[in-house]
Amino acid sequence: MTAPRRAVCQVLATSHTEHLTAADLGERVEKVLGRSVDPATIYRTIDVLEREGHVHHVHFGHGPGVVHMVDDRAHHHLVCEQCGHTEDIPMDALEPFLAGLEDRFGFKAGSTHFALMGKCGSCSPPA
Amino acid sequence: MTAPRRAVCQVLATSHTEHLTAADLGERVEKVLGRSVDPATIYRTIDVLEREGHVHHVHFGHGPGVVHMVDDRAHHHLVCEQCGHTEDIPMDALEPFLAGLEDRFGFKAGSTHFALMGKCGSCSPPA
DNA sequence: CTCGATGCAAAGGTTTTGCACCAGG
DNA sequence: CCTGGTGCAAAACCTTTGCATCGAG
Repeated sequence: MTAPRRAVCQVLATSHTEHLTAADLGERVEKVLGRSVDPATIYRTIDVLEREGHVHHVHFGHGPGVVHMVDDRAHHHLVCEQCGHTEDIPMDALEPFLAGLEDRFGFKAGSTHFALMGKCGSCSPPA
Repeated sequence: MTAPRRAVCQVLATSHTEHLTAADLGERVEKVLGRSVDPATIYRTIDVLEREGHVHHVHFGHGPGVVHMVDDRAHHHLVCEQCGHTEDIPMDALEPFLAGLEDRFGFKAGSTHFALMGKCGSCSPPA
């Protein structure tokens, strides 16, 4: 309802598929708002949005956490260890696999995105 | 070659399937060695072992990183968000899935373990 | 006016780094 | 002896929290 929050929401809304760190968010919010916003405010806003189910907050690899909007289509991620490119896996590529896991292990995958590290097509050796 | 390193290796060797944080490692090393070892040494040792491909160092969720030995049999992980239980997925449950990813996206999964967050059988609602 | 969001600052936890010292080979 | 591992301490990094203030409704 206040300006900083609106700015955070706006930034998130205009970056559907991107995965932003808190720092990225701060940077963009500053651009949108014309003034800097305290990290604490960023984190608090993320926290609220996450609690209300509007964004996801995950950790890829060792770096800082990343955030992005929850859209209608659930998806997970392929993260290239080499170039850093993140590709979305559409849910239909996952469903048979996840169904198998539930069958065999009784394990229900959460809505939380997961990241599979590896090498993307452009980086994996052609051999 | 020095005592602290040997101790770290020994602890790791006797905890095949476990996933230890650096703090856990430190604790166990202290037990084995009879004296405390500086965290810096733990991290430096992990770093060396990781670089040489003997251990994996991953982050599950938001907490501290965990470490474990690389054994012959690659496997990935199902982490229960509720009880914290970590279950290994044998590779054969993954292969068809990973092969599909490579087919469709040219993506080669790395040896790095991945963790799928969700609910294990005991925690997921029976409904 | 009242409640909650903000900024600032400080703390928390994990991991890294600098540096002098010590020990292994 | 000489290289490199070690401990200690401090810093870096991301994130959280306390507190007083400011702004929205």
